[in-house]
Amino acid sequence: MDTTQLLKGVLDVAVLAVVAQEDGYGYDVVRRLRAAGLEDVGDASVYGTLRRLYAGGSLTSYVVPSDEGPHRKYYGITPLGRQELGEQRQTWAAFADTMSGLLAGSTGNTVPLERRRRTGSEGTR
Amino acid sequence: MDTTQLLKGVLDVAVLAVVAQEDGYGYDVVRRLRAAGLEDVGDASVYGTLRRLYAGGSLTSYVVPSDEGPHRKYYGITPLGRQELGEQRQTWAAFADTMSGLLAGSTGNTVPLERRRRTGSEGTR
DNA sequence: GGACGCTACTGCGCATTGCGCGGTACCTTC
DNA sequence: GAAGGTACCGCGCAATGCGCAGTAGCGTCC
Repeated sequence: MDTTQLLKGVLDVAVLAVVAQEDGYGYDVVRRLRAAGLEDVGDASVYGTLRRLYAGGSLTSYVVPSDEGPHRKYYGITPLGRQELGEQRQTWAAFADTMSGLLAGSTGNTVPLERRRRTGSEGTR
Repeated sequence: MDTTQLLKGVLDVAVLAVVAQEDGYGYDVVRRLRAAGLEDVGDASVYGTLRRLYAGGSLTSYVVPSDEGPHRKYYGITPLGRQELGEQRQTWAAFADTMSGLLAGSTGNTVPLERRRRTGSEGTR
Protein backbone atom coordinates (compact mmCIF):
# COMPACT_ATOMS: atom_id res chain seq x y z
CA MET A 1 0.00 0.00 0.00
CA ASP A 2 2.01 2.84 1.25
CA THR A 3 5.25 2.18 -0.53
CA THR A 4 5.89 5.86 -0.08
CA GLN A 5 7.67 5.53 3.23
CA LEU A 6 9.82 2.71 1.96
CA LEU A 7 11.29 5.03 -0.61
CA LYS A 8 12.80 7.21 2.06
CA GLY A 9 16.51 7.22 1.63
CA VAL A 10 16.26 4.80 -1.25
CA LEU A 11 15.17 7.13 -3.99
CA ASP A 12 18.66 8.55 -3.97
CA VAL A 13 20.26 5.24 -4.84
CA ALA A 14 17.54 4.39 -7.27
CA VAL A 15 18.02 7.61 -9.16
CA LEU A 16 21.78 7.29 -9.07
CA ALA A 17 21.53 3.77 -10.42
CA VAL A 18 19.25 4.79 -13.24
CA VAL A 19 21.34 7.75 -14.25
CA ALA A 20 24.50 5.69 -13.96
CA GLN A 21 23.19 3.39 -16.65
CA GLU A 22 22.57 6.27 -18.96
CA ASP A 23 22.18 9.99 -18.72
CA GLY A 24 18.61 11.09 -18.44
CA TYR A 25 16.36 14.03 -17.84
CA GLY A 26 13.80 14.24 -15.10
CA TYR A 27 10.74 13.23 -16.96
CA ASP A 28 12.61 10.30 -18.40
CA VAL A 29 14.09 9.18 -15.11
CA VAL A 30 10.59 9.09 -13.69
CA ARG A 31 9.49 6.79 -16.47
CA ARG A 32 12.46 4.53 -16.08
CA LEU A 33 11.99 4.24 -12.35
CA ARG A 34 8.36 3.37 -12.81
CA ALA A 35 9.21 0.87 -15.50
CA ALA A 36 11.72 -0.67 -13.12
CA GLY A 37 9.02 -1.31 -10.57
CA LEU A 38 8.72 1.86 -8.55
CA GLU A 39 5.37 2.57 -10.11
CA ASP A 40 4.12 4.87 -7.43
CA VAL A 41 7.02 7.24 -7.42
CA GLY A 42 5.89 10.84 -7.68
CA ASP A 43 7.43 13.08 -10.27
CA ALA A 44 8.00 15.86 -7.78
CA SER A 45 10.05 13.46 -5.67
CA VAL A 46 12.30 12.57 -8.54
CA TYR A 47 12.84 16.13 -9.64
CA GLY A 48 13.62 17.04 -6.08
CA THR A 49 16.02 14.17 -5.70
CA LEU A 50 17.81 15.05 -8.91
CA ARG A 51 18.26 18.58 -7.72
CA ARG A 52 19.50 17.43 -4.36
CA LEU A 53 21.99 15.00 -5.85
CA TYR A 54 23.14 17.67 -8.24
CA ALA A 55 23.59 20.13 -5.40
CA GLY A 56 25.57 17.48 -3.58
CA GLY A 57 27.92 16.99 -6.49
CA SER A 58 26.79 13.51 -7.40
CA LEU A 59 25.36 14.60 -10.70
CA THR A 60 26.20 17.01 -13.47
CA SER A 61 23.64 18.57 -15.68
CA TYR A 62 23.31 20.05 -19.11
CA VAL A 63 20.33 21.39 -20.96
CA VAL A 64 19.39 20.04 -24.33
CA PRO A 65 16.75 21.85 -26.35
CA SER A 66 14.16 19.46 -27.65
CA ASP A 67 12.68 19.57 -31.14
CA GLU A 68 9.30 18.44 -29.92
CA GLY A 69 8.61 19.93 -26.57
CA PRO A 70 10.27 21.95 -23.86
CA HIS A 71 13.99 21.79 -23.23
CA ARG A 72 15.38 18.82 -21.38
CA LYS A 73 17.63 19.04 -18.40
CA TYR A 74 19.88 16.03 -18.63
CA TYR A 75 21.73 14.66 -15.66
CA GLY A 76 24.83 12.56 -15.70
CA ILE A 77 26.62 10.85 -12.85
CA THR A 78 29.93 12.17 -11.56
CA PRO A 79 32.81 10.20 -10.08
CA LEU A 80 31.57 11.22 -6.68
CA GLY A 81 28.12 10.05 -7.61
CA ARG A 82 29.48 6.72 -8.72
CA GLN A 83 31.25 6.36 -5.43
CA GLU A 84 28.10 7.27 -3.56
CA LEU A 85 26.21 4.75 -5.57
CA GLY A 86 28.67 2.06 -4.66
CA GLU A 87 28.48 2.79 -0.97
CA GLN A 88 24.74 3.12 -0.97
CA ARG A 89 24.31 -0.14 -2.75
CA GLN A 90 26.32 -1.82 -0.07
CA THR A 91 24.43 -0.09 2.70
CA TRP A 92 21.21 -1.18 1.11
CA ALA A 93 22.38 -4.76 0.69
CA ALA A 94 23.34 -4.98 4.33
CA PHE A 95 20.13 -3.41 5.43
CA ALA A 96 18.00 -5.62 3.25
CA ASP A 97 19.84 -8.59 4.63
CA THR A 98 19.17 -7.55 8.19
CA MET A 99 15.53 -7.05 7.45
CA SER A 100 15.18 -10.35 5.72
CA GLY A 101 16.65 -11.98 8.78
CA LEU A 102 14.29 -10.14 11.05
CA LEU A 103 11.23 -10.93 9.03
CA ALA A 104 12.19 -14.53 8.60
CA GLY A 105 11.61 -15.10 12.28
CA SER A 106 7.87 -14.83 12.00
CA THR A 107 6.18 -16.36 9.02
CA GLY A 108 3.17 -14.22 9.55
CA ASN A 109 0.99 -16.89 11.07
CA THR A 110 3.06 -19.91 11.70
CA VAL A 111 4.81 -19.41 14.96
CA PRO A 112 6.71 -22.05 16.87
CA LEU A 113 4.40 -22.29 19.83
CA GLU A 114 7.11 -24.00 21.82
CA ARG A 115 8.79 -20.79 22.74
CA ARG A 116 5.62 -18.90 23.51
CA ARG A 117 6.13 -16.90 26.64
CA ARG A 118 3.61 -17.35 29.31
CA THR A 119 2.52 -13.87 28.51
CA GLY A 120 1.92 -13.07 32.11
CA SER A 121 -1.29 -11.32 31.30
CA GLU A 122 -1.33 -10.03 34.81
CA GLY A 123 -4.36 -7.95 35.29
CA THR A 124 -3.80 -4.32 34.94
CA ARG A 125 -2.02 -2.96 37.93
CA MET B 1 25.98 5.89 7.12
CA ASP B 2 22.59 7.23 7.61
CA THR B 3 20.59 4.09 7.97
CA THR B 4 18.04 6.31 9.65
CA GLN B 5 16.12 7.09 6.48
CA LEU B 6 16.04 3.48 5.46
CA LEU B 7 14.09 2.67 8.57
CA LYS B 8 11.19 4.77 7.42
CA GLY B 9 8.18 2.58 7.07
CA VAL B 10 10.18 -0.45 8.04
CA LEU B 11 10.38 0.02 11.74
CA ASP B 12 6.74 -0.92 11.89
CA VAL B 13 7.28 -4.33 10.37
CA ALA B 14 10.44 -4.85 12.32
CA VAL B 15 8.71 -4.17 15.60
CA LEU B 16 5.72 -6.28 14.64
CA ALA B 17 8.01 -9.14 13.72
CA VAL B 18 9.90 -8.94 16.97
CA VAL B 19 6.79 -8.76 19.09
CA ALA B 20 5.19 -11.54 17.09
CA GLN B 21 7.96 -13.85 18.14
CA GLU B 22 7.38 -13.05 21.74
CA ASP B 23 5.71 -10.36 23.75
CA GLY B 24 8.07 -7.68 24.84
CA TYR B 25 8.28 -4.31 26.49
CA GLY B 26 9.82 -1.26 24.93
CA TYR B 27 13.24 -1.38 26.42
CA ASP B 28 13.46 -5.02 25.50
CA VAL B 29 12.23 -4.58 21.96
CA VAL B 30 14.93 -1.99 21.46
CA ARG B 31 17.55 -4.46 22.56
CA ARG B 32 16.19 -7.19 20.37
CA LEU B 33 16.05 -4.97 17.31
CA ARG B 34 19.62 -3.89 17.89
CA ALA B 35 20.70 -7.45 18.39
CA ALA B 36 19.00 -8.34 15.14
CA GLY B 37 21.12 -5.86 13.27
CA LEU B 38 19.33 -2.56 13.56
CA GLU B 39 22.03 -1.27 15.84
CA ASP B 40 21.37 2.37 15.29
CA VAL B 41 17.70 2.36 16.11
CA GLY B 42 16.79 5.04 18.60
CA ASP B 43 14.79 4.14 21.65
CA ALA B 44 12.41 7.02 21.14
CA SER B 45 11.60 5.66 17.71
CA VAL B 46 10.72 2.28 19.06
CA TYR B 47 8.59 3.62 21.88
CA GLY B 48 6.83 5.81 19.42
CA THR B 49 6.27 2.98 17.01
CA LEU B 50 4.92 0.74 19.72
CA ARG B 51 2.47 3.39 20.73
CA ARG B 52 1.44 3.99 17.16
CA LEU B 53 0.91 0.32 16.47
CA TYR B 54 -1.02 0.02 19.70
CA ALA B 55 -3.20 2.96 18.77
CA GLY B 56 -3.79 1.33 15.41
CA GLY B 57 -4.95 -1.87 16.99
CA SER B 58 -2.03 -4.02 15.93
CA LEU B 59 -0.80 -4.49 19.45
CA THR B 60 -2.26 -5.02 22.87
CA SER B 61 -0.54 -3.97 26.02
CA TYR B 62 -0.42 -4.86 29.64
CA VAL B 63 1.69 -3.56 32.43
CA VAL B 64 3.76 -5.87 34.53
CA PRO B 65 5.37 -4.57 37.69
CA SER B 66 9.00 -5.53 37.82
CA ASP B 67 10.75 -6.75 40.96
CA GLU B 68 13.97 -5.08 40.01
CA GLY B 69 13.23 -1.83 38.32
CA PRO B 70 10.35 0.24 37.00
CA HIS B 71 7.19 -1.34 35.68
CA ARG B 72 7.27 -2.86 32.23
CA LYS B 73 4.72 -2.16 29.57
CA TYR B 74 4.46 -5.34 27.60
CA TYR B 75 3.09 -5.42 24.10
CA GLY B 76 1.61 -8.40 22.33
CA ILE B 77 0.51 -8.75 18.75
CA THR B 78 -3.18 -8.89 17.86
CA PRO B 79 -4.80 -10.77 14.99
CA LEU B 80 -4.93 -7.52 13.12
CA GLY B 81 -1.28 -7.00 13.85
CA ARG B 82 -0.47 -10.43 12.55
CA GLN B 83 -2.35 -9.66 9.40
CA GLU B 84 -0.55 -6.36 9.04
CA LEU B 85 2.71 -8.15 9.55
CA GLY B 86 1.92 -10.57 6.79
CA GLU B 87 1.03 -7.87 4.33
CA GLN B 88 3.96 -5.73 5.24
CA ARG B 89 6.35 -8.60 4.84
CA GLN B 90 5.07 -9.15 1.36
CA THR B 91 5.24 -5.46 0.53
CA TRP B 92 8.78 -5.40 1.76
CA ALA B 93 9.75 -8.50 -0.19
CA ALA B 94 8.39 -7.05 -3.38
CA PHE B 95 10.04 -3.73 -2.76
CA ALA B 96 13.37 -5.29 -1.90
CA ASP B 97 13.13 -7.31 -5.06
CA THR B 98 12.48 -4.26 -7.17
CA MET B 99 15.39 -2.46 -5.61
CA SER B 100 17.73 -5.34 -6.09
CA GLY B 101 16.76 -5.37 -9.73
CA LEU B 102 17.34 -1.67 -10.04
CA LEU B 103 20.68 -1.74 -8.32
CA ALA B 104 21.82 -4.75 -10.27
CA GLY B 105 21.79 -2.71 -13.44
CA SER B 106 24.83 -0.72 -12.44
CA THR B 107 27.61 -2.54 -10.73
CA GLY B 108 28.97 0.72 -9.54
CA ASN B 109 31.55 1.06 -12.24
CA THR B 110 31.00 -1.50 -14.88
CA VAL B 111 28.55 -0.16 -17.38
CA PRO B 112 27.75 -1.64 -20.74
CA LEU B 113 28.92 1.16 -22.96
CA GLU B 114 27.03 -0.28 -25.88
CA ARG B 115 23.76 1.33 -24.92
CA ARG B 116 25.25 4.69 -24.19
CA ARG B 117 23.65 7.82 -25.51
CA ARG B 118 20.27 7.37 -26.94
CA THR B 119 17.32 7.90 -24.72
CA GLY B 120 15.16 7.62 -27.79
CA SER B 121 12.13 7.52 -25.59
CA GLU B 122 9.84 6.19 -28.27
CA GLY B 123 7.64 9.22 -28.17
CA THR B 124 4.11 8.88 -29.41
CA ARG B 125 4.54 10.17 -32.80
C1' DG C 1 -7.47 29.26 -34.15
C1' DG C 2 -8.64 28.04 -29.69
C1' DA C 3 -9.21 24.09 -26.59
C1' DC C 4 -6.96 20.17 -25.31
C1' DG C 5 -3.24 17.18 -24.24
C1' DC C 6 1.42 15.62 -23.75
C1' DT C 7 6.02 16.78 -22.55
C1' DA C 8 9.08 19.00 -19.06
C1' DC C 9 10.47 21.53 -15.11
C1' DT C 10 9.81 24.42 -10.70
C1' DG C 11 8.11 25.89 -6.19
C1' DC C 12 5.06 25.61 -2.10
C1' DG C 13 3.33 23.56 1.72
C1' DC C 14 1.99 19.38 4.05
C1' DA C 15 2.36 14.68 6.31
C1' DT C 16 5.04 11.00 8.06
C1' DT C 17 8.35 9.32 10.73
C1' DG C 18 12.78 8.58 13.07
C1' DC C 19 15.65 10.83 16.57
C1' DG C 20 18.06 13.66 20.11
C1' DC C 21 17.39 15.33 24.48
C1' DG C 22 15.56 16.09 28.78
C1' DG C 23 12.70 14.58 32.46
C1' DT C 24 10.61 11.12 35.68
C1' DA C 25 10.87 7.08 38.38
C1' DC C 26 12.30 2.57 40.40
C1' DC C 27 15.77 -0.36 42.27
C1' DT C 28 20.56 -2.03 43.57
C1' DT C 29 25.26 -1.19 45.00
C1' DC C 30 29.04 1.12 47.03
C1' DG D 1 22.94 9.10 49.27
C1' DA D 2 25.20 9.40 44.95
C1' DA D 3 25.78 6.58 40.95
C1' DG D 4 24.19 3.72 37.46
C1' DG D 5 21.28 0.62 34.96
C1' DT D 6 16.43 -0.11 33.81
C1' DA D 7 12.12 1.71 31.79
C1' DC D 8 8.99 5.05 29.88
C1' DC D 9 7.20 9.59 28.08
C1' DG D 10 6.90 14.13 25.59
C1' DC D 11 8.73 17.94 22.85
C1' DG D 12 10.48 19.78 18.91
C1' DC D 13 13.37 19.15 14.94
C1' DA D 14 15.00 17.34 10.40
C1' DA D 15 14.68 14.76 6.33
C1' DT D 16 12.11 13.35 2.58
C1' DG D 17 8.36 11.99 -0.54
C1' DC D 18 4.13 13.91 -2.56
C1' DG D 19 0.06 16.50 -4.18
C1' DC D 20 -0.96 20.45 -6.54
C1' DA D 21 -0.61 24.58 -9.01
C1' DG D 22 1.87 27.14 -12.26
C1' DT D 23 4.75 27.95 -16.50
C1' DA D 24 5.90 26.74 -21.15
C1' DG D 25 6.86 24.53 -25.75
C1' DC D 26 4.74 21.90 -29.26
C1' DG D 27 1.24 19.02 -31.83
C1' DT D 28 -3.59 17.63 -32.78
C1' DC D 29 -8.48 17.90 -33.27
C1' DC D 30 -12.89 20.14 -34.04
